[in-house]
Amino acid sequence: MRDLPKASDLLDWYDRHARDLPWRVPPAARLAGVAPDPYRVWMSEIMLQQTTVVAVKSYFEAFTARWPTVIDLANAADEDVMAAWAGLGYYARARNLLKCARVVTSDFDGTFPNDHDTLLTLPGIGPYTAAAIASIAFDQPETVLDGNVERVMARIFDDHTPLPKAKPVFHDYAAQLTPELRTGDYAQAVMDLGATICTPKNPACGLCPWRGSCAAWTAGTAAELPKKAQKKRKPTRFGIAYLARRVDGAWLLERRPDKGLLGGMLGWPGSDWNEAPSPAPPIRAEWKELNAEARHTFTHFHLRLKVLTALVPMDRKPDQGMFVEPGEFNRDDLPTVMRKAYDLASKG
DNA sequence: GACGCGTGGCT
DNA sequence: TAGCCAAGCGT
Repeated sequence: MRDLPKASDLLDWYDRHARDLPWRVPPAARLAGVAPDPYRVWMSEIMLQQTTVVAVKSYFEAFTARWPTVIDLANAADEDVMAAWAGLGYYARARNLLKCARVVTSDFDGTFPNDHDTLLTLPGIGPYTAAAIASIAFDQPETVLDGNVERVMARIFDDHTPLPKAKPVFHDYAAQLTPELRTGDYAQAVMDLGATICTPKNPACGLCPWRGSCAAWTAGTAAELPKKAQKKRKPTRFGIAYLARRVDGAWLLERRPDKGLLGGMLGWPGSDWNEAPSPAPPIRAEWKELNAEARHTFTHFHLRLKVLTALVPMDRKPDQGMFVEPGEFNRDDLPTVMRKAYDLASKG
Protein backbone atom coordinates (compact mmCIF):
# COMPACT_ATOMS: atom_id res chain seq x y z
CA MET A 1 0.00 0.00 0.00
CA ARG A 2 1.31 3.39 -1.04
CA ASP A 3 1.88 5.92 1.74
CA LEU A 4 -0.70 8.67 2.16
CA PRO A 5 0.58 12.19 1.51
CA LYS A 6 1.42 14.13 4.67
CA ALA A 7 -0.39 17.31 5.65
CA SER A 8 2.90 18.59 7.07
CA ASP A 9 4.54 18.43 3.62
CA LEU A 10 1.75 20.53 2.17
CA LEU A 11 1.87 23.01 5.06
CA ASP A 12 5.64 23.40 4.55
CA TRP A 13 4.98 24.19 0.90
CA TYR A 14 2.21 26.64 1.87
CA ASP A 15 4.50 28.42 4.34
CA ARG A 16 6.80 29.19 1.41
CA HIS A 17 4.30 29.70 -1.41
CA ALA A 18 1.01 30.98 0.05
CA ARG A 19 -0.54 33.53 -2.29
CA ASP A 20 -1.04 37.03 -0.94
CA LEU A 21 -4.80 37.61 -1.06
CA PRO A 22 -6.78 40.53 0.40
CA TRP A 23 -8.90 38.26 2.63
CA ARG A 24 -6.06 36.05 3.76
CA VAL A 25 -4.01 36.19 6.97
CA PRO A 26 -0.58 34.91 5.84
CA PRO A 27 0.69 31.73 7.53
CA ALA A 28 3.46 33.55 9.43
CA ALA A 29 0.94 35.97 10.93
CA ARG A 30 -1.46 33.16 11.83
CA LEU A 31 1.37 31.31 13.58
CA ALA A 32 2.13 34.55 15.44
CA GLY A 33 -1.43 34.58 16.73
CA VAL A 34 -3.25 36.89 14.31
CA ALA A 35 -6.84 35.68 13.91
CA PRO A 36 -8.77 36.22 10.68
CA ASP A 37 -11.94 38.35 10.72
CA PRO A 38 -14.82 35.87 10.23
CA TYR A 39 -16.79 38.54 8.36
CA ARG A 40 -14.05 38.90 5.76
CA VAL A 41 -13.59 35.13 5.51
CA TRP A 42 -17.33 34.69 4.96
CA MET A 43 -17.50 37.53 2.42
CA SER A 44 -14.61 36.11 0.42
CA GLU A 45 -16.00 32.57 0.44
CA ILE A 46 -19.39 33.69 -0.85
CA MET A 47 -17.79 35.75 -3.61
CA LEU A 48 -15.43 32.92 -4.55
CA GLN A 49 -18.24 30.42 -5.14
CA GLN A 50 -17.72 29.37 -8.79
CA THR A 51 -15.80 32.60 -9.35
CA THR A 52 -12.12 33.27 -9.95
CA VAL A 53 -9.81 35.08 -7.54
CA VAL A 54 -9.06 37.70 -10.21
CA ALA A 55 -12.76 38.52 -10.63
CA VAL A 56 -13.40 38.69 -6.88
CA LYS A 57 -10.58 40.95 -5.71
CA SER A 58 -11.99 44.37 -6.62
CA TYR A 59 -15.49 43.45 -5.41
CA PHE A 60 -14.11 42.23 -2.08
CA GLU A 61 -12.19 45.48 -1.59
CA ALA A 62 -15.23 47.59 -2.49
CA PHE A 63 -17.64 45.67 -0.24
CA THR A 64 -15.40 45.59 2.83
CA ALA A 65 -14.47 49.27 2.43
CA ARG A 66 -18.11 50.34 2.11
CA TRP A 67 -19.47 47.88 4.70
CA PRO A 68 -16.64 47.12 7.16
CA THR A 69 -18.71 44.94 9.51
CA VAL A 70 -21.57 42.50 9.18
CA ILE A 71 -23.79 44.98 11.04
CA ASP A 72 -23.01 47.68 8.46
CA LEU A 73 -23.95 45.27 5.72
CA ALA A 74 -27.15 44.21 7.48
CA ASN A 75 -28.22 47.86 7.54
CA ALA A 76 -27.51 48.45 3.86
CA ALA A 77 -30.31 49.02 1.35
CA ASP A 78 -31.08 46.04 -0.89
CA GLU A 79 -30.66 48.02 -4.10
CA ASP A 80 -27.24 49.30 -3.03
CA VAL A 81 -25.96 45.77 -2.41
CA MET A 82 -27.40 44.45 -5.68
CA ALA A 83 -25.83 47.35 -7.59
CA ALA A 84 -22.47 46.75 -5.92
CA TRP A 85 -22.65 43.06 -6.88
CA ALA A 86 -23.54 43.84 -10.52
CA GLY A 87 -21.15 42.14 -12.93
CA LEU A 88 -20.01 39.42 -10.52
CA GLY A 89 -22.78 36.99 -11.50
CA TYR A 90 -24.88 34.39 -9.66
CA TYR A 91 -27.02 37.12 -8.14
CA ALA A 92 -28.77 34.82 -5.67
CA ARG A 93 -25.49 35.02 -3.77
CA ALA A 94 -25.99 38.76 -3.23
CA ARG A 95 -29.55 38.28 -2.01
CA ASN A 96 -28.43 35.52 0.35
CA LEU A 97 -25.44 37.60 1.46
CA LEU A 98 -27.82 40.26 2.73
CA LYS A 99 -30.17 37.72 4.31
CA CYS A 100 -27.26 36.09 6.07
CA ALA A 101 -25.86 39.41 7.33
CA ARG A 102 -29.28 40.26 8.78
CA VAL A 103 -29.66 36.87 10.48
CA VAL A 104 -26.16 37.08 11.97
CA THR A 105 -26.91 40.59 13.19
CA SER A 106 -30.36 39.88 14.63
CA ASP A 107 -30.03 36.28 15.85
CA PHE A 108 -26.29 36.04 16.64
CA ASP A 109 -25.62 39.53 17.97
CA GLY A 110 -23.41 40.36 14.99
CA THR A 111 -20.99 37.50 15.71
CA PHE A 112 -20.52 34.66 13.24
CA PRO A 113 -21.12 31.19 14.70
CA ASN A 114 -17.93 29.13 14.80
CA ASP A 115 -19.24 25.63 14.19
CA HIS A 116 -20.00 23.90 10.92
CA ASP A 117 -23.56 22.81 11.75
CA THR A 118 -24.76 26.27 12.78
CA LEU A 119 -23.05 27.91 9.82
CA LEU A 120 -24.84 25.45 7.55
CA THR A 121 -28.22 26.83 8.63
CA LEU A 122 -27.40 30.33 7.31
CA PRO A 123 -28.57 31.55 3.88
CA GLY A 124 -26.05 31.00 1.09
CA ILE A 125 -23.82 28.78 3.22
CA GLY A 126 -23.68 25.16 2.03
CA PRO A 127 -21.41 22.25 2.95
CA TYR A 128 -18.30 23.69 1.36
CA THR A 129 -18.65 27.22 2.71
CA ALA A 130 -19.55 26.02 6.22
CA ALA A 131 -16.39 23.91 6.32
CA ALA A 132 -14.31 26.73 4.84
CA ILE A 133 -15.46 29.30 7.42
CA ALA A 134 -15.16 26.86 10.34
CA SER A 135 -11.61 25.92 9.36
CA ILE A 136 -10.21 29.18 7.97
CA ALA A 137 -11.83 31.59 10.45
CA PHE A 138 -11.91 29.34 13.54
CA ASP A 139 -9.34 26.55 12.97
CA GLN A 140 -11.99 23.89 13.45
CA PRO A 141 -11.00 20.46 12.07
CA GLU A 142 -13.41 20.48 9.14
CA THR A 143 -12.68 19.20 5.65
CA VAL A 144 -13.26 21.48 2.67
CA LEU A 145 -14.29 19.87 -0.61
CA ASP A 146 -14.41 22.29 -3.52
CA GLY A 147 -13.49 21.84 -7.17
CA ASN A 148 -9.78 22.14 -6.36
CA VAL A 149 -9.85 19.51 -3.64
CA GLU A 150 -11.91 17.16 -5.81
CA ARG A 151 -9.26 17.37 -8.52
CA VAL A 152 -6.40 16.86 -6.06
CA MET A 153 -8.09 13.83 -4.48
CA ALA A 154 -8.96 12.25 -7.84
CA ARG A 155 -5.28 12.45 -8.74
CA ILE A 156 -3.71 11.50 -5.40
CA PHE A 157 -5.87 8.34 -5.33
CA ASP A 158 -5.99 7.92 -9.14
CA ASP A 159 -9.74 7.52 -8.85
CA HIS A 160 -11.50 7.56 -12.23
CA THR A 161 -15.05 7.61 -10.82
CA PRO A 162 -16.90 10.47 -12.56
CA LEU A 163 -18.13 13.52 -10.64
CA PRO A 164 -20.53 14.28 -9.08
CA LYS A 165 -21.05 10.59 -8.24
CA ALA A 166 -17.54 10.47 -6.76
CA LYS A 167 -18.12 13.36 -4.38
CA PRO A 168 -18.80 11.39 -1.15
CA VAL A 169 -15.75 9.18 -1.73
CA PHE A 170 -13.55 12.19 -2.49
CA HIS A 171 -14.73 13.76 0.76
CA ASP A 172 -13.63 10.62 2.60
CA TYR A 173 -10.22 10.83 0.93
CA ALA A 174 -9.90 14.50 1.85
CA ALA A 175 -10.96 13.85 5.45
CA GLN A 176 -8.25 11.19 5.81
CA LEU A 177 -5.61 13.78 4.92
CA THR A 178 -6.94 16.65 7.06
CA PRO A 179 -4.74 17.39 10.11
CA GLU A 180 -5.89 18.29 13.63
CA LEU A 181 -3.78 21.44 13.86
CA ARG A 182 -3.45 24.41 11.50
CA THR A 183 -6.65 23.33 9.77
CA GLY A 184 -7.28 26.85 8.46
CA ASP A 185 -3.89 27.01 6.77
CA TYR A 186 -4.30 23.44 5.56
CA ALA A 187 -7.66 24.18 3.92
CA GLN A 188 -6.19 27.15 2.11
CA ALA A 189 -3.05 25.18 1.24
CA VAL A 190 -4.86 22.33 -0.49
CA MET A 191 -6.98 24.81 -2.46
CA ASP A 192 -3.87 26.83 -3.39
CA LEU A 193 -2.25 23.61 -4.54
CA GLY A 194 -5.19 22.91 -6.80
CA ALA A 195 -5.28 26.47 -8.11
CA THR A 196 -1.56 26.85 -8.86
CA ILE A 197 0.08 23.39 -9.19
CA CYS A 198 -2.56 20.68 -9.54
CA THR A 199 -4.38 22.63 -12.25
CA PRO A 200 -7.08 21.24 -14.59
CA LYS A 201 -4.79 21.45 -17.61
CA ASN A 202 -1.01 21.06 -17.74
CA PRO A 203 -0.55 20.35 -14.02
CA ALA A 204 2.91 21.33 -12.76
CA CYS A 205 3.60 17.95 -11.18
CA GLY A 206 7.33 18.64 -11.08
CA LEU A 207 6.71 21.35 -8.48
CA CYS A 208 4.17 19.43 -6.40
CA PRO A 209 5.04 18.72 -2.76
CA TRP A 210 2.75 15.65 -2.87
CA ARG A 211 4.11 14.20 -6.11
CA GLY A 212 5.88 11.34 -4.30
CA SER A 213 2.61 10.00 -2.95
CA CYS A 214 0.38 10.74 -5.95
CA ALA A 215 -1.05 7.65 -7.64
CA ALA A 216 -1.93 9.56 -10.81
CA TRP A 217 1.63 10.85 -11.08
CA THR A 218 2.85 7.24 -10.92
CA ALA A 219 0.23 6.11 -13.42
CA GLY A 220 0.68 9.12 -15.71
CA THR A 221 -3.05 9.88 -15.57
CA ALA A 222 -3.06 13.25 -13.75
CA ALA A 223 -4.06 15.35 -16.75
CA GLU A 224 -7.16 13.24 -17.50
CA LEU A 225 -8.55 13.48 -13.94
CA PRO A 226 -11.03 14.13 -12.51
CA LYS A 227 -13.53 12.40 -14.78
CA LYS A 228 -16.83 14.23 -15.11
CA ALA A 229 -20.32 13.37 -16.28
CA GLN A 230 -21.12 14.64 -19.74
CA LYS A 231 -22.57 18.12 -20.05
CA LYS A 232 -25.60 19.12 -22.06
CA ARG A 233 -25.02 21.57 -24.87
CA LYS A 234 -26.55 25.03 -24.57
CA PRO A 235 -29.57 25.98 -26.69
CA THR A 236 -29.88 29.46 -28.22
CA ARG A 237 -32.71 31.67 -27.05
CA PHE A 238 -33.95 34.95 -28.47
CA GLY A 239 -35.23 38.10 -26.82
CA ILE A 240 -36.09 41.76 -27.24
CA ALA A 241 -35.01 44.64 -24.99
CA TYR A 242 -36.67 48.06 -25.05
CA LEU A 243 -34.35 50.95 -24.19
CA ALA A 244 -36.44 54.11 -23.78
CA ARG A 245 -34.59 57.35 -23.16
CA ARG A 246 -36.55 60.37 -21.99
CA VAL A 247 -35.54 63.74 -23.45
CA ASP A 248 -33.90 64.71 -20.13
CA GLY A 249 -31.66 61.63 -20.36
CA ALA A 250 -33.55 59.39 -17.92
CA TRP A 251 -33.65 55.67 -18.83
CA LEU A 252 -36.67 53.37 -18.43
CA LEU A 253 -35.66 50.39 -16.27
CA GLU A 254 -37.38 47.71 -14.26
CA ARG A 255 -36.46 45.76 -11.15
CA ARG A 256 -36.50 42.04 -11.96
CA PRO A 257 -38.33 39.68 -9.60
CA ASP A 258 -36.22 38.10 -6.85
CA LYS A 259 -36.53 34.58 -8.17
CA GLY A 260 -35.04 33.34 -11.40
CA LEU A 261 -32.44 34.63 -13.81
CA LEU A 262 -30.79 37.92 -12.79
CA GLY A 263 -33.22 38.00 -9.83
CA GLY A 264 -33.35 41.29 -7.96
CA MET A 265 -31.28 43.13 -10.55
CA LEU A 266 -32.14 46.12 -12.72
CA GLY A 267 -32.85 45.40 -16.36
CA TRP A 268 -34.46 46.71 -19.53
CA PRO A 269 -38.13 45.97 -20.09
CA GLY A 270 -38.69 43.42 -22.81
CA SER A 271 -39.61 39.90 -23.66
CA ASP A 272 -39.10 36.61 -21.98
CA TRP A 273 -36.17 34.84 -23.58
CA ASN A 274 -37.38 31.92 -25.67
CA GLU A 275 -38.15 31.08 -29.30
CA ALA A 276 -39.98 33.95 -30.97
CA PRO A 277 -40.81 36.79 -28.59
CA SER A 278 -43.14 39.63 -29.57
CA PRO A 279 -43.94 41.58 -26.40
CA ALA A 280 -45.79 44.85 -26.19
CA PRO A 281 -43.46 47.85 -25.69
CA PRO A 282 -43.30 49.26 -22.13
CA ILE A 283 -44.22 52.74 -23.35
CA ARG A 284 -45.85 54.27 -26.42
CA ALA A 285 -43.13 55.59 -28.74
CA GLU A 286 -41.52 55.48 -32.16
CA TRP A 287 -39.34 52.37 -31.70
CA LYS A 288 -36.27 51.82 -33.84
CA GLU A 289 -34.46 48.52 -34.13
CA LEU A 290 -30.67 48.56 -33.95
CA ASN A 291 -28.70 46.75 -36.61
CA ALA A 292 -26.53 44.90 -34.08
CA GLU A 293 -27.86 42.50 -31.44
CA ALA A 294 -26.47 41.86 -27.96
CA ARG A 295 -25.03 38.37 -27.61
CA HIS A 296 -24.48 36.82 -24.24
CA THR A 297 -23.95 33.32 -22.85
CA PHE A 298 -25.44 32.28 -19.53
CA THR A 299 -24.81 29.06 -17.62
CA HIS A 300 -27.34 27.06 -19.60
CA PHE A 301 -28.17 28.96 -22.82
CA HIS A 302 -26.93 31.42 -25.42
CA LEU A 303 -28.94 34.61 -25.81
CA ARG A 304 -29.36 36.81 -28.89
CA LEU A 305 -31.02 40.00 -27.79
CA LYS A 306 -32.62 42.39 -30.27
CA VAL A 307 -32.34 45.99 -29.05
CA LEU A 308 -35.02 48.61 -29.75
CA THR A 309 -34.58 52.25 -28.81
CA ALA A 310 -36.86 55.27 -28.56
CA LEU A 311 -36.75 58.87 -27.42
CA VAL A 312 -39.84 59.84 -25.42
CA PRO A 313 -41.20 63.18 -24.16
CA MET A 314 -41.18 64.23 -20.49
CA ASP A 315 -44.90 63.78 -19.89
CA ARG A 316 -45.23 60.27 -21.35
CA LYS A 317 -46.07 57.70 -18.64
CA PRO A 318 -44.68 54.15 -18.99
CA ASP A 319 -46.86 51.04 -18.78
CA GLN A 320 -43.97 49.11 -17.23
CA GLY A 321 -40.83 50.04 -15.31
CA MET A 322 -39.66 53.37 -13.94
CA PHE A 323 -37.55 56.18 -15.29
CA VAL A 324 -34.17 56.50 -13.59
CA GLU A 325 -32.89 60.07 -13.53
CA PRO A 326 -29.63 60.82 -15.34
CA GLY A 327 -27.83 61.47 -12.05
CA GLU A 328 -29.11 58.21 -10.56
CA PHE A 329 -28.28 55.97 -13.51
CA ASN A 330 -25.03 54.02 -13.49
CA ARG A 331 -24.25 51.58 -16.28
CA ASP A 332 -22.21 49.53 -13.83
CA ASP A 333 -25.29 48.87 -11.67
CA LEU A 334 -26.53 46.58 -14.46
CA PRO A 335 -25.76 42.90 -14.96
CA THR A 336 -23.46 42.27 -17.89
CA VAL A 337 -26.07 41.31 -20.47
CA MET A 338 -27.96 44.55 -19.76
CA ARG A 339 -24.70 46.52 -20.05
CA LYS A 340 -24.17 45.03 -23.49
CA ALA A 341 -27.60 46.20 -24.63
CA TYR A 342 -26.95 49.65 -23.16
CA ASP A 343 -23.57 49.93 -24.87
CA LEU A 344 -25.15 49.15 -28.22
CA ALA A 345 -27.95 51.67 -27.71
CA SER A 346 -25.80 54.50 -26.39
CA LYS A 347 -23.36 54.16 -29.29
CA GLY A 348 -25.87 53.51 -32.06
C1' DG B 1 -29.81 13.67 -8.31
C1' DA B 2 -30.71 17.02 -11.64
C1' DC B 3 -31.34 21.42 -12.84
C1' DG B 4 -31.15 26.65 -12.70
C1' DC B 5 -28.12 30.07 -11.85
C1' DG B 6 -23.28 34.67 -14.54
C1' DT B 7 -19.24 35.94 -16.07
C1' DG B 8 -14.66 36.23 -18.05
C1' DG B 9 -10.32 34.00 -19.10
C1' DC B 10 -7.97 30.28 -21.26
C1' DT B 11 -7.00 26.84 -24.79
C1' DT C 1 -13.91 28.90 -32.19
C1' DA C 2 -16.50 26.73 -28.90
C1' DG C 3 -16.01 24.39 -24.91
C1' DC C 4 -14.04 24.20 -20.38
C1' DC C 5 -13.41 25.93 -16.06
C1' DA C 6 -13.60 28.83 -11.37
C1' DA C 7 -12.95 28.55 -3.13
C1' DG C 8 -21.27 25.91 -4.88
C1' DC C 9 -26.02 26.73 -3.30
C1' DG C 10 -31.05 26.24 -3.38
C1' DT C 11 -34.84 23.78 -4.91
